[in-house]
Amino acid sequence: MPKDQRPATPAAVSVRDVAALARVSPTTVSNVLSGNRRVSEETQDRVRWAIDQLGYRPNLSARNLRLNRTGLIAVAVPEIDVPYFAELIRHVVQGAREHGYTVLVDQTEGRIEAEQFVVDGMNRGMVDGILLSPLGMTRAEYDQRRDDTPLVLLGERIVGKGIDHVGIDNVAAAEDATRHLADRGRRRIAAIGHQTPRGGGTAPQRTKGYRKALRSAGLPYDPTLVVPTRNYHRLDGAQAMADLLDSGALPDAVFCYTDLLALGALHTLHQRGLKVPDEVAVIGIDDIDEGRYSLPTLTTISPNKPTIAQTALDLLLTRITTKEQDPQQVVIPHTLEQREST
Amino acid sequence: MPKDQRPATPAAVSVRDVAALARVSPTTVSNVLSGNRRVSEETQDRVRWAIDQLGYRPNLSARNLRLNRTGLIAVAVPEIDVPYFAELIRHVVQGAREHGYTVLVDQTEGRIEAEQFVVDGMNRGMVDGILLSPLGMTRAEYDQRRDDTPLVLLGERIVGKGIDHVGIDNVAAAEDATRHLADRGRRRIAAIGHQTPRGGGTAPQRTKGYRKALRSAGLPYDPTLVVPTRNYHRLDGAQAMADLLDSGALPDAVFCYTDLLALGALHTLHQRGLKVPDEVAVIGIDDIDEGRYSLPTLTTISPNKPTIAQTALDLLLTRITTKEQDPQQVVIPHTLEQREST
DNA sequence: CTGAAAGCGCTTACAG
DNA sequence: CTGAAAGCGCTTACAG
Repeated sequence: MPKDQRPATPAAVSVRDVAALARVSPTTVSNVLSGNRRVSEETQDRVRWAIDQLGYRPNLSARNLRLNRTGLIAVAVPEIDVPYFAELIRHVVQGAREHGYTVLVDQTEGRIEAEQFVVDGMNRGMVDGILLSPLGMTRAEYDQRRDDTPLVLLGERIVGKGIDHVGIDNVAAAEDATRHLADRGRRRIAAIGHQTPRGGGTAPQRTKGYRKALRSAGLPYDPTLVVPTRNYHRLDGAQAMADLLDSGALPDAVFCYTDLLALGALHTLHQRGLKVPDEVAVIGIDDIDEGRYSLPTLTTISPNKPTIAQTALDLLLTRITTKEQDPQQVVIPHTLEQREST
Repeated sequence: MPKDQRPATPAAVSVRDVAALARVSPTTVSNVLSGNRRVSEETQDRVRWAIDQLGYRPNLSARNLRLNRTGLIAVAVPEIDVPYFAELIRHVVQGAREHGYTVLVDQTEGRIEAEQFVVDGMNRGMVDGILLSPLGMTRAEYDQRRDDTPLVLLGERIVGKGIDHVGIDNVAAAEDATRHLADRGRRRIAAIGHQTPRGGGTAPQRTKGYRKALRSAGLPYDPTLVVPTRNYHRLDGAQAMADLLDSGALPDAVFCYTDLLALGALHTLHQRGLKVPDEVAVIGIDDIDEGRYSLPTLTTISPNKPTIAQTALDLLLTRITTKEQDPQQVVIPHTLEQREST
């Protein structure tokens, strides 16, 4: 039989075992690994050899207990499979790795208890920091936080200061989108995606920007052109568009609060035989990859997800290292990506 | 000043503090929390009261060190923002929560070292189990695994037995897709997405199923109709379709190895003014939500992601509880979802 | 029904 | 340049 014998037990190898084999103290093994203090070349070699021999790998739980950290950060979003969040998480995971952190994902699905749990630090000591894209949390609930795990909010700005936050200017984004439609001569511009969730949320801000742009363009505000949606899936956009058309309020343009809603709206417009953009122009927000391949391709407000992810991560890591500091609200510039739908 | 005074230090409250306040031993506090042994009602009340007073929450690192577990499972996929994976992860996260586990995500991006790292248990003691959707790992590399963290493979079957695996029958799936096209009278059926990665992978299996179906249908195998792609993004599908048309090999149907490729192909077909499905029929695999809203909607092979996620999770949790057991290869049935593109 | 003590595997003052 | 010892916060035999 070739190959060396298989280890009797996969056994947990500890610093002690390595130390014994290398004929040094656990202290030294630890120092070789951490580089925290000088160790002679010769000793280092022996230690490394022993580590190799035994296939030693440090036990993270023990290290974490001792160091009072975990190397983990949590990112909590309403739904992982909503492309905007999936793309954002991708950037977060990449960035975290560069800083030696691993990412744990949580899905709140709009459940307040789930957001509460996240805000209260998940389980104590489970993560070093938290990135949360909130949906329903109110300011009061943040203030009741019984946990001091660093927390940075994404996307949605909670009313008032005092909480770290990274996102785009939602009022301006909606205004830019709506103005884009008005500039192209559209007069009856509908808005799909209004909501008034308990926490405040981005939807009212987008509605605000929409109305602001109408005003600037000298267009009347027609409430029948504003369609609220329960969620922000393709289905919601498709239904909202259908409802709008059924109501007889024929728009010549639609500003959708997210790309997913816009993609759903495109689907309905096609079914109803309406030409986009000739008869109805459509614009969304998020700049998800899907909009580059839809028929027609989708004009959108691009939030620069890589920058949002990186900025949020940097802010969070700063908080982890240096607690206590003035909370920051960072606004990331957005751009308009024109494509075929307008 | 109303409200009670803020705690001088957010201080780490430990079992010891709770025990002291409740006038019991740490042992008892621990037992109240775990329910591992009977504690008198009265004592329980005192302990719970103390916990509440102090806002105590157990330190996970310490518990993990003691219990030799973490309550974490890792799920590693090539790309988080590929809809198929995002949807799968969603189900995994949901299922894991039901079992009291939290999910840590990793993105391998097809890097062998990243897959190696995952297979070697990430960092020791960091996770209790691993779900990996591999890309390039070879069988030999699995055999060299220096770690015994339970591991279940998703999607891609590694050559040979000996490793837990959950996925669909890729040969049959490709065969069904191709037959569906042949059954509708298509004679020149192209295939987009062939690859021959080092680990083996699903692509060759899908090509095999494609050829098998051609044979059954009495159609000739034309290598010029098989277009390999570097990745499985929309862009790759769009380019492959363009290359195919440019080559002059006009197909009347296209079997794409994933929905994303198919969506890219649809984009190109539209640009070139070819009618789908009249002139060219298109089918994919994955059943991502996007295909229900594309123009036209996309016929696809649906892998039943909820079942895949749940089965993989169940298998993994079984391994975590009961190590040592015969490795299982579970094949999840797929279905064909017919939509407008065929 | 309850407690005192040991120990999980690390790292870091303290000491030389 | 190196080591002996303490301790992070838990849980679980062992004992009563």
